[in-house]
Amino acid sequence: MTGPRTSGKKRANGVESRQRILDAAVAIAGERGYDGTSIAAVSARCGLPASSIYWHFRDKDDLIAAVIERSFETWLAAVELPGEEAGTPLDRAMIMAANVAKSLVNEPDFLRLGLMLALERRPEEPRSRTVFFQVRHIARQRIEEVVRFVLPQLDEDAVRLLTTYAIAGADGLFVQREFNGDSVDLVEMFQFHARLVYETGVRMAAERAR
Amino acid sequence: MTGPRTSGKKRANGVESRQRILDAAVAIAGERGYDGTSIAAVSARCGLPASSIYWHFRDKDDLIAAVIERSFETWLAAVELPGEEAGTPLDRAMIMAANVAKSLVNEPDFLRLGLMLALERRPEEPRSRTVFFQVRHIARQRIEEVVRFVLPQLDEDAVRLLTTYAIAGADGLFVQREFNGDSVDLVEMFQFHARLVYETGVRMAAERAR
Amino acid sequence: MTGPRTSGKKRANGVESRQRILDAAVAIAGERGYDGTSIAAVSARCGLPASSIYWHFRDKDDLIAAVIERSFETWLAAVELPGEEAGTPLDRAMIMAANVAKSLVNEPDFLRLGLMLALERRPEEPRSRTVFFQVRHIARQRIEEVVRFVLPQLDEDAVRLLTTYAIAGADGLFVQREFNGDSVDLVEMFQFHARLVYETGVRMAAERAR
Amino acid sequence: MTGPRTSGKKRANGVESRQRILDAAVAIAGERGYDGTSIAAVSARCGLPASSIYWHFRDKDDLIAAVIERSFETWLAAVELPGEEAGTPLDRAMIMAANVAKSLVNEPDFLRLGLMLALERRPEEPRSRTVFFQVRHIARQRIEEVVRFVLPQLDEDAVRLLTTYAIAGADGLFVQREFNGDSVDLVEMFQFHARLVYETGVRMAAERAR
DNA sequence: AATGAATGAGGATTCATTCAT
DNA sequence: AATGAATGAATCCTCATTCAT
Repeated sequence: MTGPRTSGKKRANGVESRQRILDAAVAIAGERGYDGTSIAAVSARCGLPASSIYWHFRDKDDLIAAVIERSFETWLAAVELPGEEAGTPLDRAMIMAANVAKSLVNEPDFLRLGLMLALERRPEEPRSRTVFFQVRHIARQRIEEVVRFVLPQLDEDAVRLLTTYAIAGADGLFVQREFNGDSVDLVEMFQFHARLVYETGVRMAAERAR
Repeated sequence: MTGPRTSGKKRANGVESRQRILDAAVAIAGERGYDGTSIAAVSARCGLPASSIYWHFRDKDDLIAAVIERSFETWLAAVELPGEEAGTPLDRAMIMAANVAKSLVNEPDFLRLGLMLALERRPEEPRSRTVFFQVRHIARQRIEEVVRFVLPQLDEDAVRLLTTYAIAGADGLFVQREFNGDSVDLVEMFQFHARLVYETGVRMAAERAR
Repeated sequence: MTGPRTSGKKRANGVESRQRILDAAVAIAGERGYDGTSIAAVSARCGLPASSIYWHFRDKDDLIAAVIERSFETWLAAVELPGEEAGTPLDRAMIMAANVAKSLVNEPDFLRLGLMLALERRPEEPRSRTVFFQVRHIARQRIEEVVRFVLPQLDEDAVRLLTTYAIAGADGLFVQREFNGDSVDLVEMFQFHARLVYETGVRMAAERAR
Repeated sequence: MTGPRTSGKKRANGVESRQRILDAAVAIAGERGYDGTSIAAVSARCGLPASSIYWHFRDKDDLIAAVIERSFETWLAAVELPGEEAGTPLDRAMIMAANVAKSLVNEPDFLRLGLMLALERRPEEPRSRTVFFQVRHIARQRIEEVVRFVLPQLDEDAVRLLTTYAIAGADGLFVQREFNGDSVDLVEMFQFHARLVYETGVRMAAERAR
């Protein structure tokens, strides 16, 4: 019954505490945004006193930046381009689109928080916002690569345009779902979007060839 | 002793004060969101004491709801479908897309605030959020009408799908611009988007006809 | 028995509240210095909630600066140079020295706080410290005038030197009393000091004449 | 397993750590006073974690008391009465005055902290304050001895008076310099003061002889 | 129509200190 | 000899709101 005593509750375990705090913070920040996330609320949710949060993070901004960093890693892992066995390049892109949609349905906090952060404009830009832009940039490069891979005939300007458009559609559809709830089938919409972007790309390449 | 004094410096002008408050509130709420908008900040920006704000608005929530309502009206006026003299239905839709883009560039506060409001999730939904959903619904109907007008052959499901997609693209591109600043030409992107939606509609109609 | 209802307790009376806050703040800051003066303590002593203090003063620094300003005025009023009927210039200076000593015994808070403020060195100089230096400068000019009046033969360099020395002695004797309590007769020491400074001045003037 | 490891990187050197902590503490306490000195700040400055400070010192008060003790020793060493080869008793006292002035210019932290401590009045007197009074008392005796040595004809009351006055002048001039910065030549002022005290002593002795 | 003053609740953050390792 | 982690109490200050005038 006693088993191997995983942690002994009261004995200092920095790593685990840090995770508990981050878990609480994602949940709250993902729902309430930067200003709406109070340290007291995070403290209440993770069970550690507010002052302990300050042992692990310099300040609220640092905490939220860490939230972004961690959720991005999780998210990134979930959205790899599938291997060749998955079919044609388009097939593989469609599967990826579905995967991204699914990950956004299951863990919407990352993008929700990110979008709120991005929309806000305050006198002194918080570090967390900068961090979101950074990871966002990485994500964008990932998508650019996929576009280049699926539509190799496109020139760089077209790749950039399509990528921008692809991301905009994804963000917009995500927002739509936040509005309308489950009535929006995000997977379906993402695939619709992906096909449209693909077809547009094909047409652009064709026009270029002429 | 003094009689009914019609105007006179401090004798107040309710309407104007209300406008001043709203002007301050749009600016702040459009940049900082709901939680980030403090009555004190609005008071400082409009020059009226906080207590005066409470004379005009029941509470903070009421104020922000009023902000949404007013900016929506302004916005709505700016985005009429142009008259017949503007050319074919598609031409007219393209002009409208450009107009919407321009209005978002000039007055981004309305949509920025709306999106922040929509993304937030809090225990007791604020009235301002509901109001945003309401006006958003009106806007959606407007766009549905345009879709129906431009692509009369489409069935209702397709109209809804296209409308959803059209709005998503618009939101997404707006967000993109908030990220990347002026480097994104919103008018151009909106027209790109409009054409794409239109062509998709045409293809859907053709498929249906078969 | 009811009398003319001076204030009605709960009805807003800004001026009086401000005084109550300042009264509390002098007492505490005069004993504990800048860092030792907590808003909560001031609040407890004056009976107004902490948030009310912030209605009257921008922040703690502003409050303490106001404390300095007000106590300086009080102090200044107490230390006029007596009129001619008081005797020779020296007699009058001696009386003034005694008066200063008495005022410091009765209300030591002003100087005690000021000295603490002056001794502290922090990254960003608080406004209250600057204010103390300002009023201190005024006080110095006052004393310079007295020196000039009592020892008209002195050149300006000598006036400055004697003034510096006079103030240093006053400060030092005050500190001494803070150490040793009532065992130091401040009035007596101030007069001893005043006479010494005077005699030195006389000797300096004589030397100069040669 | 490892045996008694004599030194080895992290094997700690109690004495040195203690010194590092004290070094950091003098600097901070000398600038910010008792309340303004936080353990966290000392920790940051000396590089050791806060908990290590508590290994060396019982509590903050104990730390500051130790600061006083150590700096007093340093200070005391710097201000010996020069030997006979330095000239007449007055010459020697003048040299000593200059030395004291120099030591205060070079290491003002000791006296600055001490004066702040002395001026503060708090409910439960901190041990550090008591310690300052103790060392201050030792310093006072030293000076009394010098006065007695330089002016052997004086009675005890006069010695005490002159000593009090001498210290007051020293403190006051030190404070003056804290106010006005380098524009006050402390060495010069201390010698001016010393001469004045000496001459006063001579006159007092003469009066007594009569 | 407007406002000066007040206020309790809550905001982020720092404090001195402890304790198991 | 030292330290990572934790913690309750206190810090300054802002919040939305009220109310008598």
